Parts: sequence; structure tokens; C-alpha cells
Amino acid sequence: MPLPLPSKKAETLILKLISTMPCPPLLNPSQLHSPPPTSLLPNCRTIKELKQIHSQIIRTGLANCPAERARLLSFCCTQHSIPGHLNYARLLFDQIPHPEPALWNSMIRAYSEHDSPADAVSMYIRMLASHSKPNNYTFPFLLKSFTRHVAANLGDGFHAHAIKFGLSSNHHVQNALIHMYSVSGETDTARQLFQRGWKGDAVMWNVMISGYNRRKQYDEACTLFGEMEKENVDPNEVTFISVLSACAKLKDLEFGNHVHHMIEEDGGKTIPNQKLQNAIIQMYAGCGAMDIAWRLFETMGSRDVVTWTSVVVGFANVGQVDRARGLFDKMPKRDVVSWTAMIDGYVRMNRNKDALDLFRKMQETKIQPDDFTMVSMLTACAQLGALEVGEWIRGYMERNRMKMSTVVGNALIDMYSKCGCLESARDIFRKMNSKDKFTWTAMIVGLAINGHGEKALNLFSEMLQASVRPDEITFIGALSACSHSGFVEEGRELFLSMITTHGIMPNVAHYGCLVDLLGRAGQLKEALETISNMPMRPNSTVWGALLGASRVYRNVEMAELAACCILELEPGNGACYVLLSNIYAKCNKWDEVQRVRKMMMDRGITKQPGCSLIEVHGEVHEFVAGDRSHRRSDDIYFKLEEMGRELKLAGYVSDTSEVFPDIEEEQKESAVYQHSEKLAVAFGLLNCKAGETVRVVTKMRICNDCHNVIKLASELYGRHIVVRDRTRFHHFRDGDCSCKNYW
DNA sequence: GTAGGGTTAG
Repeated sequence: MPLPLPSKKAETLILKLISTMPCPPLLNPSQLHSPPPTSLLPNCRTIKELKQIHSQIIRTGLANCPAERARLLSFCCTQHSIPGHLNYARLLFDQIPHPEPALWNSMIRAYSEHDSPADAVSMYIRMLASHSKPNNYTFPFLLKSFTRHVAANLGDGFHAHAIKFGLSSNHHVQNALIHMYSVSGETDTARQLFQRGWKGDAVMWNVMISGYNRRKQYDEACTLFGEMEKENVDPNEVTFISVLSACAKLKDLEFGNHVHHMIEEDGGKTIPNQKLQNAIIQMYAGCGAMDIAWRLFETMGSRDVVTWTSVVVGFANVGQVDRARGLFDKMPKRDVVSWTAMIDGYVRMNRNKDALDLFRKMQETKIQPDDFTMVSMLTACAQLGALEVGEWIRGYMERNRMKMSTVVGNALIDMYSKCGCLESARDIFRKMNSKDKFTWTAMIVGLAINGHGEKALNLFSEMLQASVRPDEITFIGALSACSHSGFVEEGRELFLSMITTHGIMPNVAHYGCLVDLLGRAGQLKEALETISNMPMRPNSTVWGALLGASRVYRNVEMAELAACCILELEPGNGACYVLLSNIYAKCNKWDEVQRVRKMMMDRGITKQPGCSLIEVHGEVHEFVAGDRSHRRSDDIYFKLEEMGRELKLAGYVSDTSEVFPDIEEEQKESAVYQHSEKLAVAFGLLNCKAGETVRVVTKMRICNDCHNVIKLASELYGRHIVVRDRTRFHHFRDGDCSCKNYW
């Protein structure tokens, strides 16, 4: 029977005892009759075998032979596949009375490769305390592990140490320092070191180019590659891979082509290996040149998971998401990146249900989703308003102790606020200890679309106080907060401060917010003036804001102007005809109503079927107006009729003013009563227990009648009903709506 | 017994 292995504690004691025991006669390997135990190391696969070799070393009296000891320690430090290798290395190391610099370096490297910069640093400090001097190897090992945070806080100090110990002229140390500064985000400092460094071969150039890539400074990466050409330094495979990656990110096909030609005309010096071939395909795919990428893919000798993923992503990015899926299904091997890329491809094409389905398929495999997967999934949930799935994902991450990075936190805030759960969104926001501009922006937008304009603006001030620089999206959030809450003056000031204080030039969307803000406040003339003074061509959103305001304030002239401009830009915009005819109807201009109706018939304009979504028990249900396809359709229409009867008793009168003018008067009432929003709400009332919030997402602007019905239903059934429409939330409670009847 | 650079996804 094999002896039981000693416990950790016993092991430490044994090792201590051994080190204090009288030594066996000191030998060196040449005095042995058989090969030294360390010659067995290349075949060592488990911690048990490692311990056997170690005991042989002790038994043969080689334990104090520096070379044998070093061989064992070095082996131990690098065996990442053996669990516990690092702790065992540390135990060995701690038994050595005066370790030489190389042994300290080995330990520092081991911690560094284990992604434990704190341990690597503390090893370095112990090294200094024991009067060992760092050498040329020390800093490359140490600095390699630095995260952004560590590099930003300790980087300068270690740079100073390197100088103090006279190591700063060594190429390896210089490269390590450049790498470290680019990790910390200080590419300018990195560049200064680069300028002074030795640039005879490609390595330092590679460090600098990849440093720029790391900080998304792709232009600089390409420019530096150009300088390298001028200086006649031969790029190698690594250089090509980095610069092609930069081209892909920039979508710079011309420069990418140039690099590809350089590789081909390299006179055989660079024979593209798998990684370089992947980088070439990925460059073409990234630039959207799928014909070339596909040709290269087809003629490629061997394809790995990266090759496949690159073309899958490429097709998804040019909108051919079904072709991407076809390839994905054919992949011989898929890893977490390929799954996530495909899921994300669906999300970006707004095929969120497909994304959810694919995630379920992924869970049938052994491949674990990571934080990237979760961000894509949370985005899908946000777009669908799928709160239950979103919450499940949050729980999944907690159960599996997954990394809660800032990006994940941001996605959670976005998911919660787009599901109308502001409290949960704010809870995540409060708990996040590192907030970036996206965190603040997500929360500001969340507050704004949920009707908390004042809180959104307060948070915007807090953001400025925290010295986080807002970007153009933050201003969209802040401006729409003003607009939704009627803060006209604040909005105007904000718009000006955007240019004067923050140096951000407003784009067409910002002007849209401004027009909306003025229009909602009834300042139609000012709104029109704003449009005519815009430095760019107004788009249909801008005119749409004016049209909406004209409807509320019954300004026929302005409405006609706005509608004409929209139809000029988008002749097939059915909603615009409807809105215009509604305005005519409200002003009793029936001839005009008929004229618009005829115009639509002549031009063959039909109403695009808008749909509404509701998530029940983790499943997303989709409805279009008059939908009979749902498996519980009969129940839904029964519920709808029951609602109708009860609401009529409570005083409800149907409002058919916004019905598409292509149907006869007597059918209008039933048409309006089968709107997808109502079907979804009825389904929600059928399936959600008393006290549960009913949450519906609709892709359109909610109509007056639906708004009335849901308001009454919230009172009649004592329910909180949340409807997210195209631009904002309606929180219906006790017969009232958070939008204050302006949307 | 120890050194440097790279590809796929938010």
C-alpha cells in the first residue's frame, strides 16, 4: 500500500526538519554512480512524482548542491500543469538560506506567470531586504505581470529602481519598461523610452506597436510601422500580426493591402505561419472585404479555431449573420470566443432571441461562458426587456464567482434600466467601485428614459465632480433628461456648455434632442429656428421631433412642413403619413385626411407590422397586431374581451384617432383593440401573479388608445405595468403614467 | 537553473 501523502502542515514541518538535520555528505552529481535525480525531471508530470524526485535529491545528499537545487526549483516554478506547483516552489525556496539572484528571479517569474503581481512585487521587496541585487532578468519577469492598476501606481518607482541598479541600458529591461508604460496607459512615456532605446531589430518596435494597439491607438501603430520601413528595420511575423490587427480595427483596407503585399514580396524571409495567415484573413474580414477573406479561407492549408472565428465574425459584421451561423455550425471545434462571437453577432443584428437560443445551446456543451459572453447576453436582455433571463445571468455569474468587471457592471446597469428596474440599476451603480464614463452614462440614460429627469441631471453634475469626462452619448442622456422633464433652460445651457466647456461638437442627434426639448415646451418657432440654423442636414428624427410637437400643439402648418421634409428623406415612412392624417383629423380637416389616405394608397404605403415583446418565465413572447399565432391565442383574446368589458364599465371609450387611415370606420375600433401592446399586456395579466410587475417592450411609439387602456388597467387590476416604447418608458400605476401623457 | 514582441469577442 502506498504511504499516504503528508498534509500541507506536516510537509512544511518535514522540510524544516530536513533543513536543520545534519547534512548527508555533500556530493555533486559527478560523484554519483547513477544519473542525478533531476535528470528525471523532464518526465515528471504530477506533484507526487515531483516529491519522489525531491526525496531522491535529499537521500543522495544533493540537497545542498546549488546547481541541483536550482534545477529543481526552476522546474517547479514553470510546471503550470501541476496543481500546487507554485506553493511547492515557495516551500523549496524558503528552505534556501541565501538564494542567488537567479533563484529570486525564478520565484518572481513564477508569481508573474501566475498573474499574481502583488506576490511578485513582495518577492522583489524581500529580495532587496535580503541584500540580493536585481539583475537584467529581474525587471522583465516582474513587470510582465503588471495590470493596469499596478503599473499606474508602481510603474515609475520600478523604473527608478531599474535606473538605480544600473540596468536601464539593457534591451530586455527597456522593452519591459515600454511594455509596462503602455499597460498603464502612458503610451507617451513609453514612446519617450522607445525613442531613446536601441531599435536595431524588430523587437522594440513590436513592443511599441502592440502597446499602441493595447491602448486602441491604432493610427499610431500604423504610423510607427511606416517609420520602421523608413528606418529600414526588417519587420518580422510579430510586427506584421500587430500592424494587420491595427488595420482591421481601423478598417483601413488600403494600408492592410499594402502590408499584405509586403509579406508576399518579402523574398521568403517571412513565411506566413498559422497566426500570420489568421491575421491576414482577419484584416480583410475586419475591413468588410469578405470576398478576399473568404478566398483566402478556402485556399488555406490548415484552419484553426481563430481562422474560423474570424470569418464568422466577418460575415456577421457585414450583416450576413445567417451565413455566419452556417459556418459556425460547420466549425470542427468551437471555443468560448467563437460561441461569444456568434452570440454577439446576433445581438448586433438585433436578433436577440436567436442570441438567447444559441446561449442555451452553448450550455449543453462543456464550454463555460466568460464575462464577454455575459456582456453580450445582458445586451440581448436589455434590448428584449428580458428581465428574468437578465437576473438569471447575474445569478449565474455570482454562483460561478465570475469576474465582475466594470464592463459587466455597465451591462447590468443597462439591462436593468432598459427593463424598467431602476432600483436594481442604481443598486449595481452604487456597488461598483470602479466606474468609467460608460457606467455614468448608462445610469444617466437609464434615469432619463425612465422619467427621472432631475435625478439624471444631478448624477450628471456628480459625474463632472468626479472628474469623469462625459462624451457625446452622455450628453444625449442629459439632454433627453431635460426634454422628458421639461427643463428647457437647463437643456439650452447644457447644449451650449457641451461646446464651450467640454469641447464636444453637437451631432445631428444632439440637435434632435434640442428640437424635441423646445417642441415639447411649445416653443415651436424656436424649434424650427434651431433646425434652420443647424450646421448639418437635419435627418428624419429631427423633423420627427418637430412633427410630434406640432401634433400636441395642433400647429397644422408646422406639421405639414415637418411631414413633407420627412417624406422627402424617407418616402416609405408609413408612421409619418399616419401622424399627419391624425393632425388633420384633430383639426377637423377631413379633406386633407382623405388626401393623405389617397396619397398612401397611390404610393403603396402600408403599415409595417410593429411588434411587442413580453418575457414570461424566461421565455420571450412576441406579438404583432391581430396576432392569432400564439399557442394560447384563445385565452389571450378571451382575456382581452373581459378587459374590454370591465374597462368600459370603468368609463373607457376607445380612441381611434391614431388608427391607420386605410381601413373603414366601423373596423377601426376592433383594429385598435388588437394592437400588439394590448395583446402582450393581456398575456402578461394572464401569466403574472398578483403583485408582479407586467413588463412589455414595444418597437413602436405607443398609440393613444393603448396608453389609455393600460392606464385604466393599472388602476382596475392594481398592477404596476411597465411599457418600454421606442424611446422611453411608461410606468403605469394607479391609473397614471410616468410620462405625464407626453410622449 | 533565468530574458523581449503577436491573432479571434464587449
